[in-house]
Amino acid sequence: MRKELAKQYDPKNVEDRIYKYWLDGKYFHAKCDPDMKPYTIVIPPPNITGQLHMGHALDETFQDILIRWRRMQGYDTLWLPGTDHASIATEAKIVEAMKKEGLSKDDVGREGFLERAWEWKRVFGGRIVEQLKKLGSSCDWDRERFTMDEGCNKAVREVFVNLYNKGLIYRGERIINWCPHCLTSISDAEVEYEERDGHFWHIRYPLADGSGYVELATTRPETMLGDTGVAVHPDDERYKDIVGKTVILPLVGREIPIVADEYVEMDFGTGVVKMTPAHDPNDFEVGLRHDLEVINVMTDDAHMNENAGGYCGMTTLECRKAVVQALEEQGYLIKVEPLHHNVGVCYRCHSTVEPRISKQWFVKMQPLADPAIDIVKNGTVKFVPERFDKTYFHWMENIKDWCISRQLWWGHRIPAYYCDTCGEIVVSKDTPQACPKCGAALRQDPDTLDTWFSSALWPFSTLGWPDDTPELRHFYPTDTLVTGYDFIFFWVARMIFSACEHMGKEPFHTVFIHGIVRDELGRKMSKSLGNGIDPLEVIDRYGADALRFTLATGNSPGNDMRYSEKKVEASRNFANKLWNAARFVLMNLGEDTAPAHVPQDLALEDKWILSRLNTLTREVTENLEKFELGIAVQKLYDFIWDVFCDWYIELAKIRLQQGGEPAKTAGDVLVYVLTGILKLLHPFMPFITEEIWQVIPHEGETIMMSAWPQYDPALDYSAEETDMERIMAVVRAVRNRRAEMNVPPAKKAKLYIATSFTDLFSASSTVFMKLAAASSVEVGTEFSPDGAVNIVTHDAKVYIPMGDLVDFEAERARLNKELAKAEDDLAFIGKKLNNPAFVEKAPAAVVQMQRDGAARLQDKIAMLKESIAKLG
RNA sequence: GGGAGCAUAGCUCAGCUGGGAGAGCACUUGCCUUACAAGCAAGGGGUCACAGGUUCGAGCCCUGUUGUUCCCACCA
Repeated sequence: MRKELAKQYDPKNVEDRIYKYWLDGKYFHAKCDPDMKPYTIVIPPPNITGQLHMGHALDETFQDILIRWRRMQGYDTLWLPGTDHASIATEAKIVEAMKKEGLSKDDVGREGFLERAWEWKRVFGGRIVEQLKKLGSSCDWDRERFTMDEGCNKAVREVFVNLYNKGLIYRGERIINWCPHCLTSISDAEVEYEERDGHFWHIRYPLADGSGYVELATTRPETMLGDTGVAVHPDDERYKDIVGKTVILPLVGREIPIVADEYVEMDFGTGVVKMTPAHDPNDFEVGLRHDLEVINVMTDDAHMNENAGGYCGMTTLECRKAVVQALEEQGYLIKVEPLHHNVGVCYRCHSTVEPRISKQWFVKMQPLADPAIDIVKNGTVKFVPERFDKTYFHWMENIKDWCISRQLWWGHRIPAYYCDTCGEIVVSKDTPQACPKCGAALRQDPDTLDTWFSSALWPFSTLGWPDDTPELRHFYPTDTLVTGYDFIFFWVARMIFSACEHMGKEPFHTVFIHGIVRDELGRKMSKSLGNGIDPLEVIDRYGADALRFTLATGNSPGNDMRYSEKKVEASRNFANKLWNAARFVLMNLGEDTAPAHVPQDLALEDKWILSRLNTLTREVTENLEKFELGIAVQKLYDFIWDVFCDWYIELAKIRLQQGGEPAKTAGDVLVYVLTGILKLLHPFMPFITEEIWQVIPHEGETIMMSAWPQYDPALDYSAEETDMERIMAVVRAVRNRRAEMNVPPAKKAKLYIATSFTDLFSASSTVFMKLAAASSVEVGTEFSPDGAVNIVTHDAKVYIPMGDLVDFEAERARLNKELAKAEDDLAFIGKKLNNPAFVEKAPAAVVQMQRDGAARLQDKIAMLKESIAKLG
């Protein structure tokens, strides 16, 4: 007895069991065999704080599709998994958790804090990994990595020291973005801009010589406490005379110069700008040019410092109110305008960032950017879809130095050591024992590195670099990087320049970019909106295969997609359809049926389906090669549902009911085609395909290690495909007529088929009896039955005697309508064929296709005319 | 201010190098035809945003317009 399959597919009974089977079989494990061709993907490491969301599900699904496909093609595939320590996000969570215990970072100290952080990683780092497994991800879990594990740490120190020694990492005082909530600097890429309502305060600054005042406006009045100058445009006639004079800074009383700088826009506001070099990047630049003083008036946590005089200790907001009030009282405030403007906010906590001067570590970008631009320009690294290379170039070409130091504890500590005695700075991979100059004790820089500093090394640090490992030699460069367009700057760009610099080679050949998954209304899924869909819940209700299929369907590279439960339902239904097709095949097999093979004595429909499957195999493979996953999945859906289930299985029933050799042949073809379908579909729906494959005749332990189907020229039966289409056209036409006339399916009727393809149609009479409700079929070259419904296809005239049901007037009208349509169509084609330019310039195949079409239409028109004539 | 995407059936979206427009869902009609009602058969529904252009031929290529979404820049 073969295993009985349930009437409905239940993923819950299947997925965990199958996944365990794969793990036990070690099928995900890359062999690292130098004789095999490698195919490598490194996972975009999810944050250890994270929970699986739809974005991950989409990303992992694409990667798993590619990996499973290449594995079946015989590549030594490595999908390297891992997680990211996510310094800011994780540190924030731990701080939050400690707060509930009434503890602060200072209370527990650096060591204590890091202990908690590692404990957090131990508990929650594994959570997302387990969630990835629910999707069916075939990662090589034996090679799982973490951005702060020993190897990554070694790579980070190596890179830092290399770049420092080359002068590409430096420490300096620059304007950086300070997040007053996270209490750390953040990079330019980590600043987002939000539209906020604000005010534009117009203030007057009196000239020191008492000859008047200048009017200027600001959105951040509290920063005036740090003003060290006022700027106008050098060409501005209005202010020519006052350049070089000084003004008295209101409230503070400081005398500050008026300078001329081209940075100022004459047409905006009053054309006068206050200069606060310590708190604005542009003012800082202007300050450098004009040697303006830099006065920092804020503390790290968005309070005013001692330089703010009487405002010291206030928050920036409190200070703003107080400053405005004082300006008003003292007559300096001219007016207040409402202003809608962009405000920079922290990408993690959305606090308003305070630009301020600070001593930080930076990566000098220009020398690194140039080779990174070249490697994409010359095609070594390709973006799919191509348009994203523009985004990439624009960013790379306008890049500023990268602030990499963070005032956080959770992360890679900067390998720089200071001697407080002699001022020496030592940057070293290994911890130095004492100052090499004076022998005094050294103090390590307390800061850690930007999370993205370690992620940037991911494609090679995970393969063992800086050591020369077999993995690095075999799997590097990796092949495909799959990620969303929102990570191009944070991650992709940085991996590319890092790889160019440290490996002298591209990190991957292709960057496959996808969009984001939105909710049903097209909104971004977010915690604050509460519109996120939990993929695990979807898997629980519909199965991982259904979710994966949904995410792969109707999705074109780089485009966003909307999630809707209707789509998942459709995918679930599709899985069930396949399941039932498999049940049918299974019910009709003998005990001794051999694994997939093409039998002898093929029937017309066998050759047709084999030929169609052959084409499908070629097309799906081509689509995958071009990353057209959505197109591939659509073709599989159409083939399985329409071609295989709705037509072939129905056709096969005829011979299966006959029994004997014909039944055996049909059974063999069913197994062959089903096996082919399962293999082609396996990368998309791994669980159900494995489950079915295991119960039908097969060779090997698992479908995931079976050979990917290949196009076989011997199975190209294009003539039979055409013949089968002739038969199918008649079946469709008969069904159509019967439905229009409301003839119940149970009421069978005789079919008279007049055709020049008498042999073909005679041989297919059982098909018409099975699929076109024919009680019997008579095939000839001509018939003249009375009281019959007339049907005309391109290849045949069909008469169905329906006696009283036939309305001759209606028949005539319908046939005339069809005739008119056919004549219109012929005229359309005729116009083309009569156009010498078309015949001359269009490709021969296209012209021939039109000629064939015209010939068939002429046949049809002739037959229609005959039928009409017979009606009298 | 610069750049990009999108605009195709009622809805959500495909449409690969140009050769007479497709799917899913929804809708209408008829069917429990023993693989599947999560199903079967049949059907209705589109000026491919608009205006030009290239071409024998344009949903697809070019130019412009409108609407919409996003990214970058940040004029205080």
